Amino acid sequence: MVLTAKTFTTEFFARDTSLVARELLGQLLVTEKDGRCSAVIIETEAYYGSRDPASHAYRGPTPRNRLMFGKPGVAYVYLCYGMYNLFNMVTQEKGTPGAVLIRGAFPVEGRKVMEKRRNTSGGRLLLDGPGKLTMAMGIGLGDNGKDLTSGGSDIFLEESKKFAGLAINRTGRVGVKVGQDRLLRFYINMDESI
DNA sequence: TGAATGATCACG
DNA sequence: GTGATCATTCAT
Repeated sequence: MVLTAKTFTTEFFARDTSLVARELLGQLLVTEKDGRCSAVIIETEAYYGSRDPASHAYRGPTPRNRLMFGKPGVAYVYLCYGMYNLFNMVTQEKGTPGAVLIRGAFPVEGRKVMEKRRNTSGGRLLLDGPGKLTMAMGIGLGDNGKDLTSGGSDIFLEESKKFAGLAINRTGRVGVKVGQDRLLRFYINMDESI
């Protein structure tokens, strides 16, 4: 039993989505499914609600997006393009929709398992996309709704200061046609830490 | 640049 | 019920 770092409480997620998206950069995402796999989060995107046309929550709650309106710190996983599972963490206070899409990470532990799941030996390209990341770490629709803060989940975060202090870059979000006026994609360049 | 691939949601 | 639309990835 691994304890979730006390940093990543419900209160951590119950804040502004962009702030959470930035603070997740450099932290360790862990899954314990077929052994322990972990990776440093290097790319995130923030999604809001009724003011954000690119968000699933833009038009109000639906069966799929209802978790975005619920308890912060919960996993929101959905099927994209009929093929790929995309992994989000719910943000903002309950009742206010928000989520952070985890778009990219750098592999740390469980590389062999992740390469097998992806059927590749991709090196640093193993987790460099939201669909690749879920595939490598074994995250699927069955994880939708899991509380990442409770400590009893097989998906959780661990605090890492290894890449603290890196500059946070921001751009428009990838793969969306609307809402490009807002720079809600955040990423760090780990090469700068060497 | 386009194919693969299937759930979702706005229609009415 | 129907059809356009995808928070993607990979091969051409």
